[in-house]
Amino acid sequence: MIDFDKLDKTIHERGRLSIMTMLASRGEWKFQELKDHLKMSDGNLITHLRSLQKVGYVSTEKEVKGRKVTKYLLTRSGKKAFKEYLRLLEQIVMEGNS
Amino acid sequence: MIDFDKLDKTIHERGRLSIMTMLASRGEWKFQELKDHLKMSDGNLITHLRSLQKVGYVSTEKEVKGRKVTKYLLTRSGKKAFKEYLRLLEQIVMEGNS
DNA sequence: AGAATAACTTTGTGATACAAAGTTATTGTA
DNA sequence: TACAATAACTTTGTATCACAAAGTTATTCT
Repeated sequence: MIDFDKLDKTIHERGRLSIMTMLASRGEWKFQELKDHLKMSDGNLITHLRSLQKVGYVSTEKEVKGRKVTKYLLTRSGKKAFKEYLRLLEQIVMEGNS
Repeated sequence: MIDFDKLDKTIHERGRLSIMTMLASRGEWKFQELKDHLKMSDGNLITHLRSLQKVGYVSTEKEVKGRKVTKYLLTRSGKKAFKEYLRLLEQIVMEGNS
């Protein structure tokens, strides 16, 4: 049986899952890009980003030249955690399709 | 891009996801079996089962002969919803592995 | 009759998702 | 140089929800 306790709770929440999926599929995303794609309020978005930063899955890069812009990206540990999370999803899909 | 709004919230919660996965992989489960496998308190378990019943994903069968026993199973609509949910999981896995 | 068990219900608490409005710093524009 | 606008926040409030723990009811075994 699948060990659902291992299903990372921080990643599993819908909003954060969508963020993690975006960050995993492409290196960097600006705050505004994330906001546009995910249609979240900026308060909500940044709260989720903060949660992900707090557990060390996400880091930021400030763009110095030009407009004030913050870019978000996965850390090494974020990539690892997400990979592990996906492994569990695959198990669920397999189990569910059996 | 994946439409995360379509990710069924009732199913997505960890506890209920584990229930749905069990019910999908085998026809019927007794309350006690679910409880043993999932290691939930019975109060918690039944609350989740109630949520799933409320949206029409799960139904029950009472066993008349022998000890008082309730069995839980997916409804047609529950199977359909779960299938759709799995389709989204697959998309996420694919997107995440790209 | 009394203990045990299944399947609940009820209650309380703590966490959290989310929206909305306010804040700060920086940058284009009149 | 003032001021409007924008990015990226912070703060606050609310409503939902997961979960545990304890209590309830009905049935069955001894």
